[in-house]
Amino acid sequence: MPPASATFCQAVYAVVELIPPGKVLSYKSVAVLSGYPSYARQVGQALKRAPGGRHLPCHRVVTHSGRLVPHWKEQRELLLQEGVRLSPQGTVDMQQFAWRYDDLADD
DNA sequence: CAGATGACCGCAG
DNA sequence: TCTGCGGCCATCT
Repeated sequence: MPPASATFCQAVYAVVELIPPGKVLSYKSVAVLSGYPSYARQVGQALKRAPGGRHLPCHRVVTHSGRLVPHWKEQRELLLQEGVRLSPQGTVDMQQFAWRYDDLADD
């Protein structure tokens, strides 16, 4: 298991795994919630390097603009299965689908 | 050690 | 909306 600081990876994976269905998070948010505010880039790297045999809904992680991850095809389908409504252009409505603790009260 | 790369972010033009 | 530029930080060459 290569670098990427196992500690950091675990923090990221933990956050990503607890994202509720129908919700998404930006790399930045995941980085912050993981305890590494400026590690947005490393989050991307960590997810890319993430083991496939692991239960990791990385498709719920999008860019800050709500744009789906580049170089990735099935993410759109996966999100649709979760119940996330995408804009005609294939972008996520962050104002509604961005996960925040406020949603926990309603959920 | 130095330079390039990337599933990023934010601000201009 | 897209492009360019700087900043960010681990990984690769």
